[in-house]
Amino acid sequence: MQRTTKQKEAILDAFRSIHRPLSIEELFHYAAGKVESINISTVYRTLKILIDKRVIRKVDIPGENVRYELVLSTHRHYFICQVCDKVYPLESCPHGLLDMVPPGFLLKGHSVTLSGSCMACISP
Amino acid sequence: MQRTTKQKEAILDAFRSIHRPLSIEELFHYAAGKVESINISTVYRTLKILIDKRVIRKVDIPGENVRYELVLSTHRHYFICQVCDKVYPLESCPHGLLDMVPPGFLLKGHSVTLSGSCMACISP
DNA sequence: ATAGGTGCAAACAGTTTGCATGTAT
DNA sequence: ATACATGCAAACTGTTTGCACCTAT
Repeated sequence: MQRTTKQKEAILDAFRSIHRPLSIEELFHYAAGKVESINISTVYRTLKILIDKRVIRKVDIPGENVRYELVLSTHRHYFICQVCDKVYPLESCPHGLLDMVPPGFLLKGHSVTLSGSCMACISP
Repeated sequence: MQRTTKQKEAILDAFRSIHRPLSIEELFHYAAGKVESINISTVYRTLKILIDKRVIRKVDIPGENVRYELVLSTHRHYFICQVCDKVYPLESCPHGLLDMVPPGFLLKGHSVTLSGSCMACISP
């Protein structure tokens, strides 16, 4: 990622203007509306470079396609709307997870995903 | 699933003898050791039928291939070993998840995955 | 005998890669 | 001018499906 191109700018622009984890499809769709031409492999390649540079990171939601988000905070959890499929970051972490770990196991990380309906899908 | 076949028996046998969520690969490998011939598409087809019959269910672990487990309990969370990639069911649920939900959102479900090292990988 | 199950290969979806062309520096 | 980036098509992984053959009932 040494050169500024319209395609890369469009992808970064998506992250800067939409403040939630974005799927490949969302990124591709957003970028396609900004530049004349963009190929899906360019999206994948750009994301890979941005991950290497620690600008963005993967967001794994169980049973869902990967999302990507800007690395702003350290550690996060997410809420996925079962209606519109949008993923929203949450502010807090659950507590008492250590109580869940069986004896003899060593806890190093955790991933929490809440699901339900987002505000927009409850009151449209 | 109206007929008993060696292939189906082998797959059910895997669930009956290994008491943790199993990946397609684990199931295929186990079954291949039990019957002369088994094809990966048979594994997929059998799992689909078993899911429809509510005998097994999918276990989605973020960033991992799907696992499958017998439907024994109602709702579960899991621990994945970062060393051997085995998934273990946990007994308890975290508390205070409702505190994490932003105002205006409706919480309907949650998924918690702990990660770290399992007993076998800590003291081999 | 016959409906259901299996294996095989082909078709998928999502992602990655090789290569020729295009373009920011 | 030239090294990096893009588009396109082909490859690749995980999963699904159509079809002829096989087998439990």
